[in-house]
Amino acid sequence: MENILVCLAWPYANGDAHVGHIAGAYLPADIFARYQRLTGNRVVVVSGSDSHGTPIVVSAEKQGKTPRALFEHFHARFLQTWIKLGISYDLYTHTDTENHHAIAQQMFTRLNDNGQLFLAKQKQVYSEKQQKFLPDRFVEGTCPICAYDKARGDQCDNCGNLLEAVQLINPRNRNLADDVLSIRESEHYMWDLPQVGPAIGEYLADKDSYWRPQVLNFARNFAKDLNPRAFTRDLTWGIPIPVPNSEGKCIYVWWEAVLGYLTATIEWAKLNGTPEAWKDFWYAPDNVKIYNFIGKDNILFHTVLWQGILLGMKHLGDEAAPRPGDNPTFNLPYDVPANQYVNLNGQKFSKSLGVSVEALELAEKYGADPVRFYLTQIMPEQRDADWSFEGFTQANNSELLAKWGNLAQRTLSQIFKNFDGAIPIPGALTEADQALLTASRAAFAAVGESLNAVRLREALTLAMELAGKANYYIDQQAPWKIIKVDKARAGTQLYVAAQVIDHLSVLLSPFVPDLCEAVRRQLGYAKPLFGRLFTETVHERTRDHEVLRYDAREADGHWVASQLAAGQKLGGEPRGLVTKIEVAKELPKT
RNA sequence: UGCGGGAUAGAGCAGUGGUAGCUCGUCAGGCUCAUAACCUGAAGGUCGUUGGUUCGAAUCCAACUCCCGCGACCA
Repeated sequence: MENILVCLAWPYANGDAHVGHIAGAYLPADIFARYQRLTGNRVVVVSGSDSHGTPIVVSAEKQGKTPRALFEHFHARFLQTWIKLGISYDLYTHTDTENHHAIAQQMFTRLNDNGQLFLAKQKQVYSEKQQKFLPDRFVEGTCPICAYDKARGDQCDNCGNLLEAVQLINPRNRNLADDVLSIRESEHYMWDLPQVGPAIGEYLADKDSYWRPQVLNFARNFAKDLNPRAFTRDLTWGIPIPVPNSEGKCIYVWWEAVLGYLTATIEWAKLNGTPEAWKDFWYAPDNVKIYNFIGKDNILFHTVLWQGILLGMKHLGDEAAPRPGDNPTFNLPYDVPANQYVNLNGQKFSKSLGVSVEALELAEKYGADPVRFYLTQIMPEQRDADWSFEGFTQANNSELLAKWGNLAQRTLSQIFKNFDGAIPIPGALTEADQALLTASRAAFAAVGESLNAVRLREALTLAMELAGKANYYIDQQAPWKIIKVDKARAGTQLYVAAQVIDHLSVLLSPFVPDLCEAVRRQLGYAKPLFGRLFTETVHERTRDHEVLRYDAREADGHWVASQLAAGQKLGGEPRGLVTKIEVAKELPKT
């Protein structure tokens, strides 16, 4: 048994999740996690909402809300989305918990104590009207290189040169026309990233055999030339640094957001009543694999910088330190299977341009499985993919329904009508029977291998191939004909088909869990393959927060070719499980 | 401009030296248990362009074209 920690990107609680997010990170992680659970590994899936940072403050101001009210709104929407789509988190929390704040402050202290941080004065553009330092992006002015008058504080779109906001001539506030800007000095903690550079290089050195090349190349390239990076920010909405007389200085949002993987595992352990259990993932020397599922925009942070933080901290102190026998330092991610993007009509998803397909809305309208199925088919594992409602309809009607749904329906309804609603008792098996059963058993190894290597599209294709073989078998055997002359033989044929359906209900379950659970109920199974998601309010000293958790007590799924019991009663009259989509058209814009 | 990824039948993809494959769609046929679902067959590609290496290249090398992303305080 292995301990598998599945870490998902922390969505920024500033808007709803769209299908690009789902296909990019959440769905692949869930498919992978469900598979690992079925194999009997101990799996923990953690993530949460990223709740700090300037964009949330700006949005909140616009809507006349507090930042907390704003992110809590989107956090609640995320929880609904995950439940609706069946993204099975063991813990989905957020970054504004006391637990996260305390550990983030520990991170600061650890890095500082380990000599990773140093103080430096930085010149920054200050807004006199808003009484705060402006993010570089919010500053606009004349480019000192090409004289373009709408250069941004980080880059000039005209000449492409990278800039610093303080270099701009006649700087102005993009969001406040009559603002008065000045240049002020601010003292910040810098992270001396080059210190951990060699260790990061070593970490990346042995990943060739299983990391995706685009991820590895990108990371190595970046790791070659590391510079110190600011560790603190002047923020009003963030985690204050634990240093006296440093009001307004917060930990730069990115650093504490990635730390969420660790803090959420710790919170998970606490909620489970096993407060040390997180160390089995982060410190244990053997049988551990940490996976980070992200989109390609996050590669840098999850392949280089997050590792740098873990290396720089070494471990947490006091009761959070490694146990005897543990590694003296944090375990680093085993794999970072980053996906490319899903686009819509070739365009990047963009809320402001109205280019978006909201995941929650879609799942509410069509159910989770059609969405999961199609998104797996187009999953951008190698390159950008394109979402289309036409493709979605086709995938649902021509493959999910026609191949898998119909296979179960045609087989089980024949059994129900002609064999008293119970799995027939098979007679001697023919060569054709054996051949199909052999292929069916072999699929567990083949599909499992692809899933284990996070080649999910390939895994789905392999599983669906078996459904095709089963349909072919039924066509060739024609039990509806045979039954008129030899009922026992027809019973054997239907038994073989039902046996393959039983196998498929496991093979396909990581991808389309609801449908597979329903097929298994029709086959007469009482226990579900997977556990159940539920929300819970966690009480801390000063504030509560809503989390999503996973209850695995009822789960009885196993990644093995089980033997279907002859005589097992079906769960009632079979009825179609996949709904045909007549007209899938664009959802109304919200 | 720099770095990374990509360009293979109408669509989506697989294929890292040896006669171009898969799924969907299209067309034709078969079957009728099944949600007009299932099965079979066919049509459809000079593998982005140009040049090179090789007996032989989608596959290796070079140059070029186009698309996507990243380029640090933006999460």
